[in-house]
Amino acid sequence: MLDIRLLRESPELVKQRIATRDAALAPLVDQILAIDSARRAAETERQQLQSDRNRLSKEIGIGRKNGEDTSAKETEVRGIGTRIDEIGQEADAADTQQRDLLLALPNLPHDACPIGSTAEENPEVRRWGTAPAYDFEPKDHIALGQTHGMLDFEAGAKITGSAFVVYRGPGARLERALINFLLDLHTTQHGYTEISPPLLVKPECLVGTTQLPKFGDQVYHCPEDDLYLIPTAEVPVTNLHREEILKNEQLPIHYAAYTPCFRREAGSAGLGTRGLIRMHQFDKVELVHITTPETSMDALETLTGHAEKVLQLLGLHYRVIELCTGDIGFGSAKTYDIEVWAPGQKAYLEVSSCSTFGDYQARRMNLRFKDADGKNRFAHTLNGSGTALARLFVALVETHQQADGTILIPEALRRHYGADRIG
RNA sequence: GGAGAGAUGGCUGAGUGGUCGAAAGCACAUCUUUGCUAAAGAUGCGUAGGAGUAAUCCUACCGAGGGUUCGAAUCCCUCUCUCUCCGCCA
Repeated sequence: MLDIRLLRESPELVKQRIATRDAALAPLVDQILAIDSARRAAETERQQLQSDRNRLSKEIGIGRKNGEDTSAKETEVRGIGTRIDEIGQEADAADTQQRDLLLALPNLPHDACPIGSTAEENPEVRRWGTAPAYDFEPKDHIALGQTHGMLDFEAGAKITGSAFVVYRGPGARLERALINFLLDLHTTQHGYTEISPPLLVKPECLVGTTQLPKFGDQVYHCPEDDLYLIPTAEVPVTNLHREEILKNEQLPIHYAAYTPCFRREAGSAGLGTRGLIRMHQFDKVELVHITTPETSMDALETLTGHAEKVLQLLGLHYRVIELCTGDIGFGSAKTYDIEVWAPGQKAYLEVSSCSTFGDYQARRMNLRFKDADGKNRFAHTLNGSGTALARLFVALVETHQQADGTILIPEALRRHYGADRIG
């Protein structure tokens, strides 16, 4: 969330910046400031009353020791106590209200984030490689999956529901090979520490990484235990250090985690899409950085590069786009999306979204570090997919399919897959 | 799931109703002195919030939330977590 002091000191700046996401958000700022001043007035009064009570109570204690009659003072303090309860309720209510509103206010886009209102205005930053040409009509991954017995959508629907898939045989093996390839790449070449977290988390973790309270309908919930299935490893991994004060020398932290991801995709337009493009459950290797404020923008470039390396090694054509202010995620200050070319789809598929959140998530989860001067400051958090698996699978089999129907396994992946082709 | 023990500041650990935000030790920071692979001494050293131009002052926090009381780290209730033992189990 945003720093209330920033709203107090520079309300116009905050309104301007937040309006680059959505003009309708600006009035929220004034609403929060009104509650903030009411809250502080009530808080000040409460503290004054508490101070009075403390003083009188001490006098009563001393008086009783000296055998004085303290009943008049006791009556007075009783009255103060009632007043404290009343004003305290006001103060607490305003505090809760203020917090709720702050949690509903998205992050300010970074100055470096291009201004725009829709995805059409996202500038393309760079391309790597070119879309491959074929002297035959390339099949899509659904057909390839059928040919090689790799993907069983009917079985997924049967045992769970639509938008769930069963990988089998070479498909399951390829998925596993990709997971190992990604983790090995990031841990041995890019210096990440591998994490294998729980897949169920407490609600406060989702508040920390901004899925709650606003986007609760997108995550699977187990009400009996009040636990949520993670929509991304970002949630458990970033929250590893919630409510902590890290030592300066611990930063930067680099974590890589493979997990399945569970998303309800409520109201999602693309859910009807055939194939692996949008599933309720998919695998992903996630990269998380925790940095100092001074280094987070550089870290975003590094992180994006690490995700790009995956596609380069697998020989997949891709482009990097930069999300504009109207299209970045709720907590993001700046985001790059990496889109891989899928010949069977004749489309670019988003396989990675790399964002810096500035201190926005850190404030929500109270994640701080002690700087060189011994001051506690909020850390900066970043994350990016490195990469999402289902769509990587799609791009891989569609790109490397051969005229004879076999699928060539890229050189870099052969060690993990254990063969040089499927079929 | 059952039984028991526990949860206090960065760590260890006192504190069973009043002047306790909390002794002491360790760690850490600065300074002083003696000197040399260190020692001794002095001072400082939690977090959050509020008032004030500021110096500074005030409030809250002893796992969390309620309650009793003029007053709670301390008494009562509920919950969470940790440890030990038993049961069950991949």
